[in-house]
Amino acid sequence: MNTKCKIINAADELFYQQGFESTSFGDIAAAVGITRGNFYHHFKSKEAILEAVIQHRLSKTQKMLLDWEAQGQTPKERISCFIHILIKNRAKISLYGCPVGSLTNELAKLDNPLLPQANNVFIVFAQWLEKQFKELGNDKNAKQLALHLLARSQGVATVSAAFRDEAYLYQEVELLDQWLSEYC
Amino acid sequence: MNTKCKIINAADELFYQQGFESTSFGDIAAAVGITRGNFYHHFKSKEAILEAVIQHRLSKTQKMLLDWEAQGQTPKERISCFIHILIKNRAKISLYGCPVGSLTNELAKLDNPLLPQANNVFIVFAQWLEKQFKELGNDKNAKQLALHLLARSQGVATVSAAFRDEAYLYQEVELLDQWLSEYC
DNA sequence: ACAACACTAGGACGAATGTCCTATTCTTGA
DNA sequence: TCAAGAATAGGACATTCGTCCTAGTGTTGT
Repeated sequence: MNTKCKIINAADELFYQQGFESTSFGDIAAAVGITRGNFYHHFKSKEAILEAVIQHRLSKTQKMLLDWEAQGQTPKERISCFIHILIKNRAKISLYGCPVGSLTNELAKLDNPLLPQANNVFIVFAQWLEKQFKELGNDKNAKQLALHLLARSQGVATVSAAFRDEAYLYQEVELLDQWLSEYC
Repeated sequence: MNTKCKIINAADELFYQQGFESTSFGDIAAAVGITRGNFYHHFKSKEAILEAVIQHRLSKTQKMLLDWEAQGQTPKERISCFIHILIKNRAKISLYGCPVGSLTNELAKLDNPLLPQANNVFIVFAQWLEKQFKELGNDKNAKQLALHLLARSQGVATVSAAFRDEAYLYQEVELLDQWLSEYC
């Protein structure tokens, strides 16, 4: 794997677990195994890394959504895939929350100009969900349903991370499953 | 007002708007109008300020909940008070998210030992809500309903802060109102 | 074989930060 | 009135951070 690619992967993970601001070049360099000074050959600023990480997350997300579309036969099954990432990633979510939500929250507070780019990950999810809800026959309020589901999962991630409670996460996923059933 | 009190108030606001880590002693000192070096007469460390801020938020919350209990005649009206803080604080929430949720999120990532204390604000809300739901006759799943509502409001705060979108916030509050009506 | 270029190590830099110290001023109680 | 203690100003400190620079080492295409 490319060094640049290694850096992006390490930064991705560290930004998630420690937050953007509290992750230093030293942290990333140590994780990759290079010296801090050597960093500027690959990225000219910390914001440049953040931008690359966001881009990386964006493409990972898009790939995942395509997988779900290939996997789930019905729109309901596909939406269920979305809900159940909470379960799949429960260990990390109950420690660090949602990678997307916690990053946008931090960038919003820092008034970082890359906030809109970070939001694109949300938007990609939302548009994909909207499409699924439309296929379920909810033409009119598909977008609303999509954003609603997005918020619901954000709330679950936040609360389960605060209490470090995976059981609570399961409980809320069940409620989301019930909610989804109402639209089938 | 006491200087110590001024510091707590300024720190409270700055921690909310900028986050705990990115708020420096200098920021707080400038907001209060004292010099940075003078800080250690009032607080011996940054964590000490954080602890005081959390304590301050806790007592503010408890006071607010008592007010709601005096204000709202029925449990439903009281729970409605909780839902509608989202509206009341919409301007700040759509910029900085929820003060409680964003702090716990940050502390969770920093693995800060004060995370449990910060969670107490959540717990106070949850127990109060649980009490209201019990009065509504939901003895069995009152706690679940409380945590569910907590998570829902967290999700709304996160998403509306990401998109800086107050209209979305209104939309979700309406859904919450509908949800509440089902339990009356 | 050699020039051009990518990559790396190592460290210098200024700025900012949390922490701590001392000297001075203000307040208060006996 | 005056001593004791609270409050403040101002700065020293070690450390860390993002940034930048230089010199060396690999790699590659011709």
